[in-house]
Amino acid sequence: MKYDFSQIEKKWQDIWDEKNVFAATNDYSKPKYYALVEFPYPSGQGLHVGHPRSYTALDIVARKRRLQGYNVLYPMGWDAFGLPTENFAIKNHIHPAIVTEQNVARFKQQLKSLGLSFDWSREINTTSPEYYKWTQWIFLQLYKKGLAYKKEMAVNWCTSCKVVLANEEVVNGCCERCGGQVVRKVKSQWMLKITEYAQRLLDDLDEVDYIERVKTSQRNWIGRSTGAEVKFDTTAGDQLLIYTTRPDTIFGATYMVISPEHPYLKTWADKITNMDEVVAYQEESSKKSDFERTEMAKDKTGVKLCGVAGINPATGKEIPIFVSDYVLMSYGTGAIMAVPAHDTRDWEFAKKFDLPIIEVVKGGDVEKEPFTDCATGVMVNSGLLDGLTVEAAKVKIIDWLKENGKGEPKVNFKLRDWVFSRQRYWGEPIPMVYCEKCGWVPLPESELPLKLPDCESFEQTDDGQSPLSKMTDWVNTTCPHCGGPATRETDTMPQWAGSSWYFLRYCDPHNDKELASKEALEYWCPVDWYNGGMEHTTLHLLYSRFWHKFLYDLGLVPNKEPYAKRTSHGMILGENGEKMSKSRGNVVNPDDIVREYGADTMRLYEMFIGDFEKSAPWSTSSIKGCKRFLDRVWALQDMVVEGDCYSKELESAFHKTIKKVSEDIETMKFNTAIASLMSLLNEIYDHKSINKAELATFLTLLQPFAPHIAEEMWELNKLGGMANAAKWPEYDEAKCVDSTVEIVVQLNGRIKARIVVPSAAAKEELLAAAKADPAIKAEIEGKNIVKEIVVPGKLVNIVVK
RNA sequence: GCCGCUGUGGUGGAAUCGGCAGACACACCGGACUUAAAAUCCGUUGAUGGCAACAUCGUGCGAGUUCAAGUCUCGCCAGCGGCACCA
Repeated sequence: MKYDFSQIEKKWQDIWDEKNVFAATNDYSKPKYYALVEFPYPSGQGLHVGHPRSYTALDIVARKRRLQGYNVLYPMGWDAFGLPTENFAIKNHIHPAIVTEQNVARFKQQLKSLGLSFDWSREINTTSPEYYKWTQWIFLQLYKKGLAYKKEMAVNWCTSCKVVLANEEVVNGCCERCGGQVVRKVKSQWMLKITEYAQRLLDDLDEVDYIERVKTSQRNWIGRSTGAEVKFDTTAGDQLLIYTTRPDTIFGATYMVISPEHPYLKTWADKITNMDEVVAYQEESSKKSDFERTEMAKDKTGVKLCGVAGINPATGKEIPIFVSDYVLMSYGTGAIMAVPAHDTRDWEFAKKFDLPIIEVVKGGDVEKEPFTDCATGVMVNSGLLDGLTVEAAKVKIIDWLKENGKGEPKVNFKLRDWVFSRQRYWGEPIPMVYCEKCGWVPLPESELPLKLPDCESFEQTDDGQSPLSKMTDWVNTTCPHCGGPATRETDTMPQWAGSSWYFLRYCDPHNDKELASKEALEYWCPVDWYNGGMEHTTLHLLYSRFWHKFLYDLGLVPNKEPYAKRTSHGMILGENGEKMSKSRGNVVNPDDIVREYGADTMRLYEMFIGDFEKSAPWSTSSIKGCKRFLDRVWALQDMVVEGDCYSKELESAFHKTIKKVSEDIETMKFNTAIASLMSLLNEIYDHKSINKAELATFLTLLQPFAPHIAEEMWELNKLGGMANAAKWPEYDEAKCVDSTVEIVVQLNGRIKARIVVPSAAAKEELLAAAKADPAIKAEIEGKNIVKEIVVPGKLVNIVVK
């Protein structure tokens, strides 16, 4: 009988569907397991071979948990708002909703062809009004708690997409999506105060089980630093507030720098005698994109303010103030004290502008290079700080500044507030109304969802307004507060909005009274295991943690953190080792693989390809090896015999394999789990027969990886019920060991003999057996034994002189 | 520059605690079957020397600790990813 994978796979996919076997039940008395993968953006290209790597991995976990008796939630949905769909719609004059529908249908069919055990009855779509009603609702709660606010600010403007981008969407000064140039532009934007949660987002990382590199990335992104804010008197009669992480070096501050956007430049306008020069510099730097500013990082520019100077509060000396774009308005206070002796950037600037460099921490040669080490130096030229270590000096100077009303300790974060407006059509409308009399007024919750109106064309206006702004019927409305004429917000939400809470909706996806019932959330939360791409670490993952904490504060969700465990898979590269892309011509289409080799082979191969966490190149010849393995599994049916317990010869092999596969799934070592199944198969072939009990165990272990073939063989061999409803096999630690074991005998660390001994042999017996070996006996005769090392089960090492 | 990760045969990759380096595959080569090819099955395969048993070398490079190092310590080199004038 031939292994006809296409017929078998179709058959079982239909049966699973019909019987709804993977639906999570609402029986809240059972132990639950919530496995989650990132829901895809349904692009026009269809499924990428990278998607199934993550989906199959957690499908394996989900299937194993079901066999272990858990009520498993493994859901899937569509993160369908976003630019590519909108751009496609503009180009082809099709409504984005139709494009989305088509793409979703294709994705769904592709996912189903892989036999993934998703609970399709809980499918969600971020673009459906029943869903985005609650995205909008959460926004209103954020607004009501003062966490959503409107702000005029310099934003990242993509010159090609004509759209505002979040910092996270700008890569090397270019638009993450189209690669177009990004410049700074002042616009009025909705912002979310993620910075209010910065400390908690940082602290609570200690409580979750995320892989270390995810934690590190988030910590770096949040970028907490401690230091002090210090007030410097100025000759203009006011005070300039600066932020520093090195208050200990204050005696070495020989000048100050403020950002070109600093408001004091306006305040001081009539006192600055070279204002023309300053204004020219401001204009020059405003024209620079972030990219250019970074490009020119090596070459410092700036203008000295004539007519205004600062006074160093520690030394009482007058020091010049410069304006330079190496100081950013968006971090700290937009002003710094410059200590060229102990800061690389200040040192470069001082060298260029010929400013004094005063050493205040001993340990380097500050004329040659800045000395930035905090651990070894001792304070000098620093009055009351002299002789102290850097750490002690920090404490002392902050106390001194506090006592004299000159400064305060201060914590700063690199994390910025989240720019939440997009001048685009295909996103959730922001449920806010502007009234001349009342200002911004939130839409009453009863009017949600605020639906996206139908539109003829989806292009932005030339000045970068959302296409919605052209729809006057929709824009013009009445103020919910005073009833007077008002206009709707025409910006929409960014793509990250819908994905910031989607995992909650899966718990209760059809609820039209609340985003999910309390009961459902209490049962299913938190997500037990969430797998996804590293590229989402500082975007989606951080945003969703933020929203979750906010909902927790409102008492809507039961846990502080949304995900108990987060892992990340490596990328699948093209056969040539490069990233898969159309332009490189190395894209592999999963449909072709499923057609040619079958879904089971595809799943198995993607798990066998290498270390799950590392990237790995696609290999067409390796996939054939996985197909060969399944062919050999299928052929087991020719050697089935009766038997209801493991045969003596295979018993320990089975126990070892159960142990290995069980453990490896938990630690994401899917490749070695499969390798151990291959080894077991080889042993069965050597043994030339397999009984029914053994076959049942083998198929149950295989089922998470290759579910279709497992179901079919389960049925053909009448093993009872269905493979997906079997019980996960157990192993006995005592039976994992063979009765005898070969150990190595070394002489001075060199292998001289191998002896076979009972695995239970004691140290003394091992040593005696080793010494009795003829080769060893001859070698040690007449020599002085210095040391004897015995490691049971592994080796004996005899050191002689 | 900073942070993180990685470096093992021709290839993808294995190797709980420091204890037989190269599991499991792929590819190659040889053999069986076949008129032939594909498929399948069996076998060899880290390098060097040797008819052989065997010996020597071998986990990016250089030191060190140890009876024993892919694994630990120190110092380098290379590659990948992220952040980047964050005071």
